Amino acid sequence: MISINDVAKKAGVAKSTVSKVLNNYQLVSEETRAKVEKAVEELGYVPNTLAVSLSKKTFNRIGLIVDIRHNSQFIDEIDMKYLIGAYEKSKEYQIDVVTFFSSQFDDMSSEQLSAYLKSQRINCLIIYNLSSENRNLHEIIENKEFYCVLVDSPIFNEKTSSVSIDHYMAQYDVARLTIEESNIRDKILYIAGGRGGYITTQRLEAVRKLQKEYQFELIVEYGNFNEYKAREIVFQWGREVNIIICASDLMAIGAVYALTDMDIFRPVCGFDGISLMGYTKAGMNTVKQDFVQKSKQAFDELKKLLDGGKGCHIEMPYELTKLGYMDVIQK
Amino acid sequence: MISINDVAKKAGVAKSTVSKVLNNYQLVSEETRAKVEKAVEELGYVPNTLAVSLSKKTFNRIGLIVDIRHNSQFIDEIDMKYLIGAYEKSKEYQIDVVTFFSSQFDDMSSEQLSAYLKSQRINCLIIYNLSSENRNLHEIIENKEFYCVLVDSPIFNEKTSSVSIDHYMAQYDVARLTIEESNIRDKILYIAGGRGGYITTQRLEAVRKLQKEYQFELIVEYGNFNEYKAREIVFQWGREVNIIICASDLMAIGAVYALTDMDIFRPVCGFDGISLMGYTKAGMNTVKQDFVQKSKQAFDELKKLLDGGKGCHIEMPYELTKLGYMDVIQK
DNA sequence: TTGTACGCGTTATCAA
DNA sequence: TTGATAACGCGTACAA
Repeated sequence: MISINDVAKKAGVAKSTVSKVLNNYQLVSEETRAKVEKAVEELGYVPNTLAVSLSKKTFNRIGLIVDIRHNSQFIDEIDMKYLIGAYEKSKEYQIDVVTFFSSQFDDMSSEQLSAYLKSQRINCLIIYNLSSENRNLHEIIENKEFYCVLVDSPIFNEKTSSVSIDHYMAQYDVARLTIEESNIRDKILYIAGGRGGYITTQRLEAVRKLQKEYQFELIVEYGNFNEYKAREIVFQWGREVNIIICASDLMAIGAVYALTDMDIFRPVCGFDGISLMGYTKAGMNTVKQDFVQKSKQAFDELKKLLDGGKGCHIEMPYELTKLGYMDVIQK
Repeated sequence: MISINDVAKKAGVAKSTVSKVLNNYQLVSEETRAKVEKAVEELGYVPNTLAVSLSKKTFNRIGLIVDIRHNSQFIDEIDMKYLIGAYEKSKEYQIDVVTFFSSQFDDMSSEQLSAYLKSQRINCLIIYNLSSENRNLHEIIENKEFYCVLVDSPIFNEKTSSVSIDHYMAQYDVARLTIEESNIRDKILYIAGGRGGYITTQRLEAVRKLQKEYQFELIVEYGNFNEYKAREIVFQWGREVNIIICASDLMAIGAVYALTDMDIFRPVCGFDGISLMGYTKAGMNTVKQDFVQKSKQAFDELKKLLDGGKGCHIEMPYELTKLGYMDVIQK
């Protein structure tokens, strides 16, 4: 294990000098800098990141908190893209990241969780899809002990930023498009997400606005982002309604497959733009967002907070689309 | 940030005593143990894992190396399951894990990579789907500087174990079943994985054995686990052959969709048992493996190595199945 | 411009 | 049975 001492010895300088060279201090002569760099090169020295975080006054380690408790395997795609975006940025900024699955924290109080994170020298969090059930994480955000960026949860304060698309407008746009494309629109079924979720509330508002504008009868059911539940809801209401609007692609797919089994057709629209859409040759309208980019943006916002910026809300773009098979397979 | 010093102060003992209590040393009186445990409880103290690894002579930190360069989004499901299995075990064993995407290492020599990992205090690796192109990782395995477990690559030595299903038998079984189910079998197309890959070689051998047994004409093309490539291969050969055997579900799905576009039918079989299979109402034969379990097993093997065991090969079970929609959606 | 000495939080050794 | 003290590898005032 090559340490800074080995480099110092080889270069014939003090280890503090090596440290200065490595951290780009100004007051170092070209000569010693060259000596040190040569020694680093020859020994293949890489600083021990653990010791660095331990020693530094201002350490930065980021915890990525991913929620995989959604009720389908296909949420994997989204979470994986979040991780990929964050890891790319972590490499760019040279900041350590640690991944957590939020279910790990289920049986912890906010104090326990806070202590646990601090024990790992984590001072920042990027939280994806924070659910309103996660009381401990909410308390941590409120206590402002960590720099946080929330992806898809509209909370921000001095030390917390949020990154998300405009869920209200996106839901409005895609639902409106689908309604406009249909001739019959007396009675519409909206399959919402999870009761009490931030996103769910915003999206529901949008549908209610449409209801006022178009004067249709609106049935709201909570599918809990679960494809199976959406399927059951459609079995219950499918025949009665003209259009089905879903708060996620997965539920939309559940709806379409249920309709097929019922041997009836109803226009359906989804939300997210996941690849799976391309395989269900349904040609539904959906809202496409770039999850990798959103995660990268979240990382950038975290960097801003670390550099002294104040928490804010960042809005990401979205796009209405229909995903076909050729759109989702990659060369 | 509550440290061992705070606990020591509160309990009225030396910090070394606290450390002894925490690490279950024998020579500690019940009285002081109780005092210390009380203080730990009250302060919500959690040891700083970084300092622990830094201080300990025998540190254990595990690097999970996931390969996401496969050519589809749907490989996400498999990788995510690998991660979930590993994280669960890491919690059980209380061993730190760090996730890497293998593309991070592309431009590193094995020396650089080794130094980098060591700089992070990583001494173990679980490598998923090691590709034969990753020369640097291969060298690291050969050098035996790290404890390694390979998932789905048949390499093992004193410090390296491998965990995988029997790819030869599995490919043989699923292909044979598909051939048996078909009346016409003069000419069969095998869409293999990546040229030079371990798995690819094993699976190809199995198909060649079948060729001898059933005396059919065999066309072998390399689809590189890429759905799009498989699609093109089917456009080229689909009409000429009676049956199409694919080395992955994804390529099988690409094949089936291509056949649909060509407006012809051919029996197709896949490999992996991914959820996506359920959405393509094709009802193909495939080999189903439990990725979460495989990853957990890999972690167990790593633990054995750490406890002084020798590297070995572990075979995991598999199952022939046809995945339908209701099989893959979760309540 | 360079080097000395101390601290970060922990474990391990050895003396008490 | 307990407590000082030296590591672990690094950053950083402060002194030289």
